[in-house]
Order: sequence, then C-alpha cells, then structure tokens
Amino acid sequence: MALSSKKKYCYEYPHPAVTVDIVIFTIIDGKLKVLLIERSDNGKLAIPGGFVEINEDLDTAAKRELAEEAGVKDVFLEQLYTFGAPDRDPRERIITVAYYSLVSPDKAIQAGSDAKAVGWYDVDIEEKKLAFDHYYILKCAVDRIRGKLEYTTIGFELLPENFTLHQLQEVYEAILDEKLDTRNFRKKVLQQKCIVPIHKVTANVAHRPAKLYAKKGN
Amino acid sequence: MALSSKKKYCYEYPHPAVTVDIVIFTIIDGKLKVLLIERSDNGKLAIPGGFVEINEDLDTAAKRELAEEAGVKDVFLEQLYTFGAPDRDPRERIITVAYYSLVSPDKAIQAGSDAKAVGWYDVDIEEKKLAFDHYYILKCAVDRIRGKLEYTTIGFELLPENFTLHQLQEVYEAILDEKLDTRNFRKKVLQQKCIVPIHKVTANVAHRPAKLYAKKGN
DNA sequence: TCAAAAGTGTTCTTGATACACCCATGC
DNA sequence: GCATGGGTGTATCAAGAACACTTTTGA
Repeated sequence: MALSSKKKYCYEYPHPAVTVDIVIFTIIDGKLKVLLIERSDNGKLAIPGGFVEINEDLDTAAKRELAEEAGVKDVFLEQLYTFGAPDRDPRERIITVAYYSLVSPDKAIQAGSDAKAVGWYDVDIEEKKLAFDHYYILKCAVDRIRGKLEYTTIGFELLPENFTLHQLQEVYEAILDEKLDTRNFRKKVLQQKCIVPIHKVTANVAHRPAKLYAKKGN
Repeated sequence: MALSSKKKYCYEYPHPAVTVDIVIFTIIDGKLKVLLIERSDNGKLAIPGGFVEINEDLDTAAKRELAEEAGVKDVFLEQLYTFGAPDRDPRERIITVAYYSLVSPDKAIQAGSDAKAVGWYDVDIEEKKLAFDHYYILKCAVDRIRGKLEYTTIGFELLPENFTLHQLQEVYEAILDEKLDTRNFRKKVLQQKCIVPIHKVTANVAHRPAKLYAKKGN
C-alpha cells in the first residue's frame, strides 16, 4: 500500500531521521518564557524544530530553524543535548539534537505573528501539555541556562542592545527564580567587566533616569 | 554498479547515518590517557565507536560500544556533544553523538589485548595523527573533564575501588596538568564528604602506609 | 639511620553576604 | 511634594591560597 516508488533514498542498514529542536527563551514581563508551537494533530505543544538536511551542518540547521520558526538571527545559540530514545517519536525513529537560544524581547517575534499557532509559555508548563519528550528537553534547557548563568555572563543575551542594570537583574531573577540583592548584584556584574556604560540614560521615566549599558565588544 | 538490491532500507528523504563515539580516559603512570584504535586503511588513530542500531537508545549504544571496544561496563559514561559537519566523514554523511568515559586503570583493558590495534595515548596527541574530526572531539572531551573536575567529584572514577588521597591528587594533577598543594587538596576533598575512609592502609610499602578511601555510597 | 611518601594547622587574602538610606525625575 | 525606581558603602563571614615540618614504615 505504501508508495515505495516515492521512497527513493535507500541504505543497506536502517538510518534514523535526525532533527534539530531549538528551545527558544525570552523574557516577558520579568518572566522566563519559551516558544512553543501548537500541533494541529493532537493539540499538544512542541518545541520548534525540523529535519537536518543531508548536506547541512547541525549548527546551520539550528540557525535556519531559528530564522524560520522565530524569525530571528544573530542571537545566542548553543547545542544542548541529543535525545534519541527509540520510541520518543511514534512515527519514525527520530534522533534530535537539541539547541537552546536566548532572544531579547525586542527581537523576539510576536507570538502568532505568522500562520502557525506559536506562542510564549511559562517554562514551568505541565508535562502533559507537551508533545513527545519535549518536557524533558525543556527541563534540560532550563537547567543548563541556570547553570551557565552562575559561571558565565549570558544574561544580557536576553536584553536589547542597551539596557539598565535593573533590567539585567530582573533577567537573573527571572531565570534563577529568586530575588537578588541590588548592591551585591551591581558590584558583581560591574567587576566582571563584560558590560560597559554607554553614557546615556533612560528618558521620559517617572523617576530618576537609569544609566544604560551594553554588552562589551559591540 | 552498486548492488542496490542489497540496499533495502528506503526513505522518501535522505537520512544521515548516526554513530556514537566514546572518548575513553584512564590514568597510566600519573598521566591522562585516551583509548584510540589504529585504522587499517590510513594508519590514523580513531576514537572507538560504531553505528547506533535502529531500535537502540543512544546511551545503550554507547554502553555497548564501551563493552565491545574496551571490555568494560558499569563505568562513568556521559554524553559529550554531537558532531555533524556534512564532510566530517568522506564516505557518507555521519552524525556522531560523542560520549566520554572514565575508567580506572585496573578495569581498563590492556592495550592490544584483542585483535584490534588499540592503545592508550597521551591526550595532547598531534592533530594529524587522528582520523576525521577526532582531534576536536578529543579536545572537547578533555575540556569537559577539566571543567567538571572543578565543580563535581568525578576524579575517583579513574581510580580503583579503594585508593589513597595521594592517588586521588595524582589524578587531579594529571587531568589539570598542574601541581596541587597537598594540604589544601586533602582539606577540600575531605570536607566534600564524597569519599569515606575504609579504615585500612596500604601494605608492604617502603614508607609510612597510607589510609585507604572509597567513593561514598559503595 | 636513611630514604620515601603520609599526614597535619595557621595565616592571609579574596570573594560572597547582609543590610539602609539618599537621589533624580515626572506628575 | 510625593511616588517611583536609581544608585551607593561597609562590616562580617566563608572559602581558597600560601606555606614547613613531623611521622611511619621497609630496607
């Protein structure tokens, strides 16, 4: 019954399909959010992704999917982990190389801006709402970003080019899900010298204007 | 010319082959060593690995290869990174999920014990002696193990069940490639409480006997 | 008694934590 | 003049770094 004439790529041994899935994070209203797509077949939410083309590098595939699904490029993107349980997708053996990406709210697409049912969801979404093993992929990504925040300086990847220290602190608080001490936070990020003041301040705010900073090396 | 009758697994879209490669470390003579196999085709050295079977989990495939290639099981094994440049293997598109493993010298096979040309090599081996992108996989594994050593306690995975603090320190010095202060090292590992004294000492040594320790939870 | 590795404590420095008030602006 | 968020310093504590000598055994 299967149209085997359509199936024209043949191998001596069975080959799995390989996809990239990208856990895309942003900050909305001081909360860490993840981009998910509602599947038309069962209404479950899925991490965006797609097949790796046969002559395409994994990183390239991830960048391409990121552009296609979220409409962003030149953002933080890093490989996360590869998930390959034989039954993780009921249709076919699919091994997925998961990536995670940090996108600033100004670059991040508006949820549902294209035809697809995409939207930003809280990262503590229930397992049953997610398709396949995507709950575990998401958990893995959240753990990674929390861990990386402690010993790297990826926080400002979630902010626009110019930002205040208060905004940066909100990002850290959103990701770590705890309040931080303002004075200690400022001391720490300033002595790391990963961000530089741009000698401008916020305008038209109903309080004292805040100094703006930028990621170093821009 | 190709025996297409032999190639019986057919797909609508091309599928890459997927392998697992395992960077197997041990300590020999106080130096960090890696298990490599000499390839018969070009004499280059390769990290052991093999194809993932179509109904096999990635971790299971890695464990199987570890048993087949190095003859060890129940050792530390962790996924490292997935390498998938389209031209990394000239024969076919092969995506490899790399793992790394830490094996104690007493469990580690003797190099060349089976028919294959396997052997233990220094981790700072030259790039040109290694096949494919295995130099970068090895570098990635060495970086990972160095990083993990700082904030976890995986060092004793490279030692027999019972070991002295001095042996543990030698492992750390081998991996980090620097001398450590004995008093500070002992203070640190003992307060971490990951190892426990077994109230035995080394015997028949031409100096003061050393207390033996074991990984906690054995 | 000597060689060889085992074992041990204190001082100093550095980074992390805890904590409270004045400042600049728009309305 | 008041509401709002911006911005600052010091004292304490804990962890890491530097550093030298005595102990126990076999030969």
